[in-house]
Amino acid sequence: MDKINGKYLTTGEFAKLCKVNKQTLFYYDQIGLLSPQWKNEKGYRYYSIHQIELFFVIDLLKDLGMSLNDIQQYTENKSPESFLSLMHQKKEEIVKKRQEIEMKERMIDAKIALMEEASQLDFQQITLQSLPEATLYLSRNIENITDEEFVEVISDFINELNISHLDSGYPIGGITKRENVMKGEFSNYSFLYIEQPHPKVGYPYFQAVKGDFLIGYHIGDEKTIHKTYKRLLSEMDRLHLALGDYVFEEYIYDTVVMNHKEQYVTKIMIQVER
Amino acid sequence: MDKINGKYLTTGEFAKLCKVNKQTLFYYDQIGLLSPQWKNEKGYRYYSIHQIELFFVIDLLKDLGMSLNDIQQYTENKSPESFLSLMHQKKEEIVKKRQEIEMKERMIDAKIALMEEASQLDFQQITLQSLPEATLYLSRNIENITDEEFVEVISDFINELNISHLDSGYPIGGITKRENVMKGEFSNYSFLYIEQPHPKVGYPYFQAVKGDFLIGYHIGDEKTIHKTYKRLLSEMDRLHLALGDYVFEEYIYDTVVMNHKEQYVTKIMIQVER
DNA sequence: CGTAGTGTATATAGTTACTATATAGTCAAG
DNA sequence: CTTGACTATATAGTAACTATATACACTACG
Repeated sequence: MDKINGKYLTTGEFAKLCKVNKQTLFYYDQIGLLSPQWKNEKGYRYYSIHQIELFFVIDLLKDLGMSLNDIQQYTENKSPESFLSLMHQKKEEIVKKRQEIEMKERMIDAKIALMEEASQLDFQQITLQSLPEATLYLSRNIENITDEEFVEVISDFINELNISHLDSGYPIGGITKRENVMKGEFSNYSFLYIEQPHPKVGYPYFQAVKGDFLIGYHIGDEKTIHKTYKRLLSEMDRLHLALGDYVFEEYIYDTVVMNHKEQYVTKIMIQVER
Repeated sequence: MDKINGKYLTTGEFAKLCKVNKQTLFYYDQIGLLSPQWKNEKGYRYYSIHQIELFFVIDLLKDLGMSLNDIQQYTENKSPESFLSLMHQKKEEIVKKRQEIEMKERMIDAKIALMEEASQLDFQQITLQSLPEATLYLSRNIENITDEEFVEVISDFINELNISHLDSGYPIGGITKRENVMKGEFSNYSFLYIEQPHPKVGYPYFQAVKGDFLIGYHIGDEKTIHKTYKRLLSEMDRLHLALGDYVFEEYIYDTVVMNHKEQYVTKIMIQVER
């Protein structure tokens, strides 16, 4: 007790204990958030060792995104009841925060997986592959819509992904129907999609991408993608394959990793039947 | 394709899609972090819909605590390789961050449990209770040390808790040995301790607090705690109980929830033998 | 065709929570 | 009695916005 109450800490000592800059404590004193137990006649600050507990709580609340002003509102009028209700509120917030961080972690995992996969690829090669089933989350139908409507759809889609926490970090792709591909309308997508490697229950998904696919890569601006489609379709003919129901198109390298459009890479997956 | 590349977004539209203030995009353009695909002769900004992906990555990196300046370093010289190594680095960081948040969540849980428990207590009552085993993390021995040494010990102890992530949110208490209690040196603690409700393996713990305890509460400044000890010891006599090996002392209400020292509450747990 | 209303732009100042710097007073040790 | 390490205040600077003021542009309606 003597020990606990007998010794007061100077600003420097207390700052070291709190692991903050001395100036920060001056500042907290100035705004009245955390003032030393007493000041001597020369203005020297002396903190009680117990005040570390209050500092820790302030630091916790700050970490949880509370402004110093709001924290002060609390400290000015503290009580066990108000502290409890504050903690209850912060518990809710931290659960949300944890979930957000978990999602971001999964996003990073996805980006890593995608980039490592991409680094193994030969973009010149056209290959015939059998793809396993995948769960896709789809936008509403976007066939034959105007530019303005398209922007609205993609906005809505992105909003949905945000609200429902469905942004898996995988690229947003486009699905084109057989009939539109036949007509040469390669980019008249019917749906936007995003793959869900860990599908959350309770949302309508599209179970897809199972079967044989002719896979090729378009390098450069999307404006010239028809050339790559031509190349793929003639390869399809050469292999005596018939066009399946859907074509899936997604960016491999885009504005995130490349500086120029000529370097962008789009993956084209044409569903085929032998 | 026509749809994707045909329509450009104004600053307002793009800001809405990104869920940020328009000014933020001006600012990003100004610092060269994210500039629109093109500007017209009047200076109007036009963003491509693809740029949202880059914005999302910027936002992710920002969320992970990267400064705009550092993010710019990356965007100025991007490549699939540098993006991959950036993601690897951020993965490590986010794991740490998640663990920190999980710890803070447990701290909040502890504070809630403590406060709810405290609200049920009658601080006037002295009770005899049988306490279950608990795991405590101890400081080094602090018997008969000076004020200066005490400050050093508590600093070291707090540092240890920080480094080893052992701050459970439970209060730091003091253990007094029987012999010192007998001498009336009620606050000549032998150890500081903090309870570990979910003990992490690999640290030396003290398995304690099992058996019968006479529990009472001291209201007010610690300077007058001897009065409460006297009261407890005489109650011990009245019940024909013998003093056990240790006394545990911890704050229930302190500077975190109370404004004045007179309102502080200390819990005193005297180990007894029938 | 004019004007109201909404949009765009730039420039500048303000915000939060520090952090750095300059200047001066205090204290304890040799 | 001076040196070095501390304390204090005051002021300016920082990052990443945010708000405000002012001016120009575009579109839609009467």
